[in-house]
Amino acid sequence: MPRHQKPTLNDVARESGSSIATVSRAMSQPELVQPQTLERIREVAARLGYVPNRRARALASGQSETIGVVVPTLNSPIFSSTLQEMQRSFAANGFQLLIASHEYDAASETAALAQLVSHGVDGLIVVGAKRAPSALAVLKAARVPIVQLWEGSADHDRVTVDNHQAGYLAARHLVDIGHRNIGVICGHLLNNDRQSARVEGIRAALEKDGLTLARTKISEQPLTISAGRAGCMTLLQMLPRPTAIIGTADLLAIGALFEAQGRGIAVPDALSIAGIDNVDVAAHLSPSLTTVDIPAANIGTEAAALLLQRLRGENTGPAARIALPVTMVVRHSTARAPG
Amino acid sequence: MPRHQKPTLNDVARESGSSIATVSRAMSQPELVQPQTLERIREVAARLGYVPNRRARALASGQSETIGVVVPTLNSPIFSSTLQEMQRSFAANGFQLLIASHEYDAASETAALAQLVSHGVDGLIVVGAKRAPSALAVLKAARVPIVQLWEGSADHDRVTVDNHQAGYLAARHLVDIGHRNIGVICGHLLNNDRQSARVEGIRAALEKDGLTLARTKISEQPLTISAGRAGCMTLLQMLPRPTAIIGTADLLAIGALFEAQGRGIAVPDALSIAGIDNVDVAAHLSPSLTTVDIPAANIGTEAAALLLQRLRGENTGPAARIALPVTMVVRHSTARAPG
DNA sequence: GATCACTATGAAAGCGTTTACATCACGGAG
DNA sequence: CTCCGTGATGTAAACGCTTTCATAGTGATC
Repeated sequence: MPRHQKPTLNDVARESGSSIATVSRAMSQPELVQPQTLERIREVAARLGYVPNRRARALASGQSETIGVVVPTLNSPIFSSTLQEMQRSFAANGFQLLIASHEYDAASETAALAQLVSHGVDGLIVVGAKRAPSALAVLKAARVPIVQLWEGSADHDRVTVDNHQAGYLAARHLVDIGHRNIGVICGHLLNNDRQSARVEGIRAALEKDGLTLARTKISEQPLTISAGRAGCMTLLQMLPRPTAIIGTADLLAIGALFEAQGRGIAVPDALSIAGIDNVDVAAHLSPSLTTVDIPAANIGTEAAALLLQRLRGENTGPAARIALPVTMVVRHSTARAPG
Repeated sequence: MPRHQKPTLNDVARESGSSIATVSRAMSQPELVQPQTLERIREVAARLGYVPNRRARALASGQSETIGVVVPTLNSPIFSSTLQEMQRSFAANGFQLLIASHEYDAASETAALAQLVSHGVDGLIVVGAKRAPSALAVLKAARVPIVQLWEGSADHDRVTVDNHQAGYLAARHLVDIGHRNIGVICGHLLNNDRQSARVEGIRAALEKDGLTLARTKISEQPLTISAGRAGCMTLLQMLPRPTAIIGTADLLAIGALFEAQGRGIAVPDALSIAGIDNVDVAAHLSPSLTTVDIPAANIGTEAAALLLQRLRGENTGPAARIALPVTMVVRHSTARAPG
C-alpha cells in the first residue's frame, strides 16, 4: 500500500486494529489506554512514521501550541536576546513561536497582530502598551492571554523594565559628577514608549536639580551606531557645547563615542558619554561604556513563565506584573565635568 | 444574539442570506462572486467582526501560510539581520514565520524541525547542510520546499555564501602583506559547517604559499566577544607569537582586538587582526576592523524569494542555487608584518 | 424555440483531529 | 444470581473552512 501521503490517525487505527479514538488517546492521553494496546499502537505508529497533524489537532481542540510574538525589530541586540530566551523557554514546554516584526510602523503592527490572532495562537507577547486603537481592538478580540514587555498597562500580565528609572539613573549619575549641560540622543519617540520613558526619566532627573532639558538638546535618531554618530555631531555643534551626552540606547551612545573620538574629543575628559541597555560590547570598548543595565534575557524568561502559567490555568487571578530592576553600571566613558 | 464566540463563516452566511460556500468564496476568491452579493457579505462580515480562522483554512486547503525557520541562535548579529529581512519579505506576501533556534545542539535541531513539520508549515528554511541523519529524515518526510542558507547540498534550493572563500580572502590578505605566522580564533567546528569552511579556506590560502595551519594555532571558542578575548590571550602566549590573528566571526575578532589593546599590543603595528562578517560595529572601531563582508540581509531576501517562487509553483525545476559574493573589506586593523 | 456555453450559487463531502457519549466486559456487592 | 460501578474501547459529531459537483438562471446561436 505505497500511498505517498503522510499517514494519519486513520491509517494507524486500521493497521493496529484499534479505533481511531483509541489511537488518538494513545497519542495524547496514554494513561487511558491499556498498556498492551498502547504498545501495539505505538509500534504501528513508529513503523508508519506517523506524526500527528497539529493543524487538525488545533482545529479540533482549540489549542495550537503556538505563541505569537510581535517585536519592533529582530536585529536589535536587546530584542534578540529577549527572543532567544523566550524561544528557549517555550520550546522546552512544547510551544512554537510565531514571530513578527513591524519596524516601528503602527499599521504593520496591527496587521501582524491580526494575522497572528487569525492563525489561532494560544497566547500573545507584545512589546509596549501604547498602540493604535485598531491594534487594541484586535488584541481585545483575540481572547487569548497576553503578556506585555517593557511597558505595560494594568489590564494584562506584564514584564516591565523601568525605562523612566533607567533614564533617571543615567542623568542622575552625570549630574552627580557635575554636568550641567547634557545632550540626549534618543530613538524616534513616536510609537515607542520605551524611548519616551527614558527621555522623560532624564528630564525628571535634571529638573530635580533645577536644570531643564531643552528640545534642542535632544536629537532623535534611528537606533543604529551610525545614527548615534550623526546625533553626536549635531549636539557637538551647539554652543555652549554639552559636557555630557546620554544615548538612550547603547547603540546610540556607542556611535556618539566613536564620533567624539574621531573628532579628537577626549572621552571622558572633555566629554562624558553614557548609554542605556548594557549590550555585550559596551564593557569592552575603550573607554568602556557607562550604561544602565537592562536585563533583556530575563525579560524573555519571565514573560514565558508568566504566559505558561496562564495557559496552564495556574494563574487565573488579576493581571500580574513583574518589574525587573535596572542598575547603573559606571565604567570609564563618564567623568567629572571639566572646569 | 450575543454569543461570545468568534463569528464563523456560518454566522456570516446566515446573517447575509448566502450560503457558506459563497461567503467562503467572497473571502478568498472575490472575483467569483457577484459584486452585489460580495458587498452584502463584506458588510455583514465587517459588522460581525469576522476574521477567517486560519487553522481551519489550513486544514481544509492544505496550506498554512506559515514558513518554518530554524537557526542556530536568534541573538547573533548575522542571523538576526537575515531573519529581519526574511520576515519582511514573507510578511509582505502574507506568510508568517515560525522561528526556532537550537543553539548548535543537534538534538534540539531535530526536535525543532519535527515540531515545525508537524505544525504543517508550507516551507522550511534551515541553516547549513550537514545535520544528523534523524533530522535529514524529518526533512525528507516533510514534503515541503526547503531552502538552505549559507551552506547547501545539491538536493535543495539554497542561498550560499562562500565561507571557504571568505576564510581564503582573509588569510590571503594577511599573507600578501607579509604575515607568516597567523593564529585563528574560530567557533566550535562540530555541527557548524560555516565555521569549518572558513577555517578550511584559511588553511587553503596558507598552504598555497607553503605555510601550514597548525592545530595549536587554532583556538575554538563560543561566538562571543569575551570568547574572542580568551582566544586571543591563548594565541598570544605562543612562541613565536603570531603576527596576525583571524577571527572567523567578527565578534571573535573584535574580542581579540580589545584584548590586544588591553595588553598594550599595538594593532595593527604589532599585531594584525582580521574578521569575517562585517557587522555594523566593525567599521566604527578604532582601528576599524579589516573583515570580509557577508551579505547577511541579502541572504534573507534571496531565501524568501526562492521559497516564494516554489510555493507559487513558478519554479518546478531542479534545485536552484544563489551564490552571494563575499568581499574583502580592508580597513585599519591589519598592516604589513613587522620586521 | 431548442441547444449550448457560461456564470453565480448552493449542497455536501472532506481535511485529521478531539471528545462527548454509548457500549461492553468484568468483578464485587448485595 | 442480579445489579451496578468501572475501565477500556468504539461511534460519531463536531472544529471552521475549502472545494467538487450539481443546479439554476441568462443570453447567444442556429
